[in-house]
Amino acid sequence: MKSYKTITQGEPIIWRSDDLHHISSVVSGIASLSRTLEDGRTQVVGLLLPSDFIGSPGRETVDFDVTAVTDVTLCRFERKAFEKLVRDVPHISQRVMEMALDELNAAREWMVLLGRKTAREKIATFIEMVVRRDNVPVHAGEPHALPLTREEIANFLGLTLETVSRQLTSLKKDGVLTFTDRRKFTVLNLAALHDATGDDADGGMIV
Amino acid sequence: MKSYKTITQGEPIIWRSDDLHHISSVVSGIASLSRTLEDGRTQVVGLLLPSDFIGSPGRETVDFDVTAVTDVTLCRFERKAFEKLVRDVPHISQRVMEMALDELNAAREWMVLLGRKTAREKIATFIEMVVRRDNVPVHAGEPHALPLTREEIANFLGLTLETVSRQLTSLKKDGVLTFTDRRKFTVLNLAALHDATGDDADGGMIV
DNA sequence: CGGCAACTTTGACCCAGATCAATATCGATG
DNA sequence: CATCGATATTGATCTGGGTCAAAGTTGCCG
Repeated sequence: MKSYKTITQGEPIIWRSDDLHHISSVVSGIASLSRTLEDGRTQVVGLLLPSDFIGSPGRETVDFDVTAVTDVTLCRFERKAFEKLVRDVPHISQRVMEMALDELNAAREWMVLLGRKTAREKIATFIEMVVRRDNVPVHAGEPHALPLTREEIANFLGLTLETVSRQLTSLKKDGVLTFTDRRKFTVLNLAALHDATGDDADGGMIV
Repeated sequence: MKSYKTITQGEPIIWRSDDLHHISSVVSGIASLSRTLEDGRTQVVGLLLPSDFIGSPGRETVDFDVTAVTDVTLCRFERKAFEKLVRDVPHISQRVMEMALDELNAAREWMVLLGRKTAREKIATFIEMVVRRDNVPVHAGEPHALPLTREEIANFLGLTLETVSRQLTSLKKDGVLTFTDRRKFTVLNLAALHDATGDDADGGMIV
């Protein structure tokens, strides 16, 4: 009932509305959930990290495109079997419920970002999220990996890649962070980063 | 264990981070879930219609402000009791799971709107959603109620109230809809409305 | 190690939608 | 039914971020 599959970077995992014979969970790597309008405008609506699921019990399709951002390894379950498990083991639906509620909260936080934040606030919020998720023991100075291209970041933040590039340069110029490499950065001033997010002191944490 | 409460239009129901002693469901009226940044920018992240819940099992707070858009009647349950119900009756957590997954999908659709759609597309998508939800039997000509002010619509769509007003006037000028009253409209050309949403033919439905 | 393709940065210009500012309409109230 | 405050419309102007264009980087592969 369980099998593994690896998808290489940049390849589609599932297209919107594809029939789902399997429910998968991400074992390693990062995948994105996105929607593209007819004329090519794309919005990333979520990132799938290890332990996140693709597909949900009771749904025959995914309503978004799923793409491998890095190489991704999936652990796949047959959907029918998974659904039976959900029906039979009460603990499982409670767990899925918890996860869905967490993701719902995160999606709503992101709606605030997309609808009301400026480009600089968007970038700062994104960087803060990357830093928080990448919970390296507070070995300050340890650089963080930025697994997305500028274009992918833009599609996640509702910006263009040029604006992403300019805002990152601006944060660099303001001494908030440095890049070791185009995909590796260190935050130099965490307080300034947080100030730039537009969120208030403690609330507004996006898990 | 069950009690009722009515909140009048415009009044707050719960502030973000308030302790939740109750979980409520909307019996009648419409409430909004929103977040306001320090400088007053507000984003509505969801509307609560009859049968929707305020608060979730396993959470002691709501992460958004809940406000009565119209007069709202709530049916309140004690949270502890509700949580016990979720633990004991497996069917319940499955139901909550389903609802959370539906709302998650709707939230993600809205992220596409907020991040990538133009003002006209946003308005058209919003109107289409109001029409679809308000499933009056296809008595064409029956006007639909628009329960939100221009400002509330703006805060839902990530626009300003002036832009909302201008785009509605523009749709009116293009013969897509008419207003009987500032809060009542009729769609004259459903196909044109859909074309204006930017969504493709069938997919992209927001429930 | 040279050449190409993918990605990124930077610059110049433009425009959709924000902002600022009147004016108009509506509904409630004495 | 005149007044007033809340809500809407409309106009004029401004600007953040988009668009278009041209170099820089980087890394891969023959």
